[in-house]
Order: sequence, then C-alpha cells, then structure tokens
Amino acid sequence: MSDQNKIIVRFPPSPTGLMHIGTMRTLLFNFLYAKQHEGNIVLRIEDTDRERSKQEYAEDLFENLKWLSISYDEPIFYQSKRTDIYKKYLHILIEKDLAYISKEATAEEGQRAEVIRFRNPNKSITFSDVIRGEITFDTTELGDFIIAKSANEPLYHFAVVVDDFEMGITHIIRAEDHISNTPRQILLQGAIGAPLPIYAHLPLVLAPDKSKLSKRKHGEFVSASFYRKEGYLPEALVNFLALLGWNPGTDQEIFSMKELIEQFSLEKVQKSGAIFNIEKLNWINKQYIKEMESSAFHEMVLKFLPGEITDDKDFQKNPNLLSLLEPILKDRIVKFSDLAEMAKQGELQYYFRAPILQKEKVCYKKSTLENTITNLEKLVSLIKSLDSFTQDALKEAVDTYSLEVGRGEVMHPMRYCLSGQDRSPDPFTIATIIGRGETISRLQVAINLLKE
RNA sequence: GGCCCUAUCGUCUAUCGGUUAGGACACGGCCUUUUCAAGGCUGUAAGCGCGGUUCGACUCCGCGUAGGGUCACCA
Repeated sequence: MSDQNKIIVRFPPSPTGLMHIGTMRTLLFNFLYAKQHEGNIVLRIEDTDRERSKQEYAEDLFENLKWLSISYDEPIFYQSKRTDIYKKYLHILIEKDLAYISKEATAEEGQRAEVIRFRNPNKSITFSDVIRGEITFDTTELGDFIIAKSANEPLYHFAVVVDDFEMGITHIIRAEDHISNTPRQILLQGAIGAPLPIYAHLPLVLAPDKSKLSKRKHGEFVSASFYRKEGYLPEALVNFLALLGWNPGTDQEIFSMKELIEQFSLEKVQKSGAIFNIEKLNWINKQYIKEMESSAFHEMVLKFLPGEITDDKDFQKNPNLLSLLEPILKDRIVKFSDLAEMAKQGELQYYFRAPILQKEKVCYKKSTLENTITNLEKLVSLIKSLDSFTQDALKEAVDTYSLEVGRGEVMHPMRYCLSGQDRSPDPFTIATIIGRGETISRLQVAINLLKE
C-alpha cells in the first residue's frame, strides 16, 4: 500500500473523567479498522479544557487500552502542548478575514470581552457518512461560532480540525453524537484548506432505558475500569463491545481479536443505538473463563479470592487445591468477583476446613436419626473398603447402596456432613478434593454428633 | 422547540424485493441430577402506523408516530 493511501485514524479522548465504555467501543472500532487496513492510529489527548482535564484520567485511559490490548502509535499527542500550531492557523484565518476578533458582552462570569469567531459563509453542507449515507445541514443557524477564547486558547472544534489536518487523518470514526458537529468542522476544514476526511458515525451505546449512557445517571457501569475490577476478562469485553453495533452477518458469537480484525467492516455497522446488555457480557465472559489456561485461571482466582481465604493457613496447606477446584470454579463463576460472593456464602471454606455441623440439619427430610446414623456408618465402611479413592469408584460404590435405601437418604447427609451446606457440587467431587482421610473424619464427626 | 439521526423478538442482531422472518442472550419446559450450578434437547417471542412504487414488500419512496442525539467562551 502506498503512503498516499495509508489509512490514519484517531483516538481523541478527553481526559475529563474515567474512561467511558462507549468511548472504549469507539476506540475499538477505530483500532479494528486501522489494523485491518494496516493503517496508523493517532492517540490525541484532547485536553484544551485545562480546568476539567486531569492526568489521572489519561492514565486510566492508558491502563484500559493496555488491558484490552488496543494499541496505538507513538508518540501520544496532547492538545495542550500544541497551542503554537493552533495559533498559527488562527492568525492565518484572521489575516484572510475568515475569522475575526469579536467584542463581546460578558453576560456570565468568566466570559471574555474578546473572542475569536469564525466568519460563517452560511452555506448548506452535505457530507457522506459510510454508515448512514448522505447527511445535509444548513449551517446558517450556527452563526459566527466561536473557535477560540483567545489566540492561546482554541476551542474543541478548531483544535480538532487543525489536528486532523496536521496529522493526516483519513478516517474519522466516532459516535453519533458528533453528527451535528460535522458541518461546522467541514466549514473549518474549508477555511484552513484541509481535505474532507471519510466520516463514519457509530451508533450510540445506550443504557437499558435507551438513553445515552452517562456516569451521572448510570453510575459505575459506564466506566471501563469497573469491568476490570469486577473480574471480567479483557477478551470477553472486547468481544462483547465489538458486537454492540456490529456483526459479520454469520452466527458466530465468540471472536478473538484476530478474527475481529479480519472480519470487521464499517459497512456492517448498525445504524441504531445499541443497549448495553450485561447479561450477554456475562455469558460471553463465562465462555472465555471456561477456555482459560490453568495458570492464567489460578492467577486470577488468587487475585480475586478475598484475603480471609488466601491468608488462611488451612487454605495454604494444600498447594494442589486450586487445581482441584478449577473445574468447579470454572463451572460456577461468571466473573471473578463472584469468588468473593462464594466465600461470603461459605461455599469455598469447606474445601480446606471441616464445617461446623448442626445436628438437626443432618437428616434428610423426615428421615430418622437411626437411619441416618446407619447410612453414615455404611458410607464410612464403604469408603474404607475402596481400593482406590477416585470419584468414579466412590460414586459406583455409594450408588449401589443408595439406590437400595433411597438416594436422598444417603446423598443429603453426605453432602451436608462434608460441606455444612444444603447446596454444593456433588459430594463425590467434594470427597475426592478433601481426600479419603478427611472425608471419613467429617463423616465420623457427624456420627458422633448424632449419637450425643 | 429548531436541526439531525434512527425504527425486525424484552435485548444484541440476520435478511441487501420472493424465507415456514434465522441466530445469540434472557425467559419457560423437558432430560440429566440428592441439592445448587453446568450441560443436552426444546418452547414462547418481532417487521411502529398509513399511504404509495411493484406481479410481489421487513426490505424502496412519502407522510405520520415514537425513541434518541444535538443546539457552550465543554469535549
């Protein structure tokens, strides 16, 4: 591909808050498009508003991009460091009388007595959007809009147009809320002699009430870092975000980044807004968790397990525990923060420490104390007689017996005595995780308790 | 309110004039199961309305209606 045809897109976040999930989706689409066409990606921090822009928000952005494996070109541009460039264009415009210094009535506090306004030619602007087709605006109503507070303080529309020109941006892929900004930016392009870039306006990411996702209204769910803290996998978030407003027209639901880059196309982007449906994200995340490599999975588990578990001496005693628990955990969690909830419910502790039993909970439904004691004792002898203590062998032995006396009669006490819980994975699984000795010991404790 | 965008199951969507309108999430049922999950099978569920164009419209056009976006000396 010749340099002339090189595609250059831009990431233009404004660091005035935590990275918005919608911004993340827009960046992803830019990334996919650029990567597919082997183009460049300019990261430009739009911090012309000195008061609201914070470096910590830029850091949040970098972290999230890194987390999601959305890369960009170096160096990173900061608009706050480019005032000389904007100033140069401002001067040219004023010299050509395409803009002028305007005396203002200062109605509100902080307003300047002098600002720089664009001399609006008041024409009708029609541009072609890759996703939506032709869009026409009458720019008359815009008036002579302000493009800078002073020579050193350009406003958004002006800085953006200058930068897109200077940086050779060929494709402007941004959210729908910028459609109405486009005509004035095209006017400005004409004034500085910039070529018309290709526009693609993405549908908005909506809240369940169909309004634009906003931090004020919808809380922490709008920030990308929330999903990192909740233990969602970056691959899952990327997969989910990609499907929000785009799909390749096939039945495929799970996509790697590589597949996304190969299959993405702006033409297949949806026109209407997409509601952020966390249920679907949960499902996708679960698919990815199931496929995780053991080492990566263990690392995440350790990271998200609450301290009361990881610091527990009994927990630390068994270094194989994580491996033994892996299939169970993969089956039962949707995101890694679920681990904290499981710990809170006591669904994890019994794998490394005997539960405290309540006598009245041991018997199955209306079963008698005598029957339950008999069954538990039978279990103990069964377990002792096993050649090898494997899940299959144990299950076979217990099944043969429990079928005779009623499964619940055996399975319920067994589950409860091993876990102290009414609900759990099947007791054979628990037994093989804690081992033969511990299994017998817990059953014996229960028998003694019942005999008291 | 002006301007602009949009309109298929509850949600994400397929369909680029001819389909029993397909898939996924969620939900229901069944199977599996001592329980809770998981898994397998399966079911309910959609073209906003009215006019055109056409042999034929979810699909094209117009008008309504509805939803959304945007109207800063923010970005």
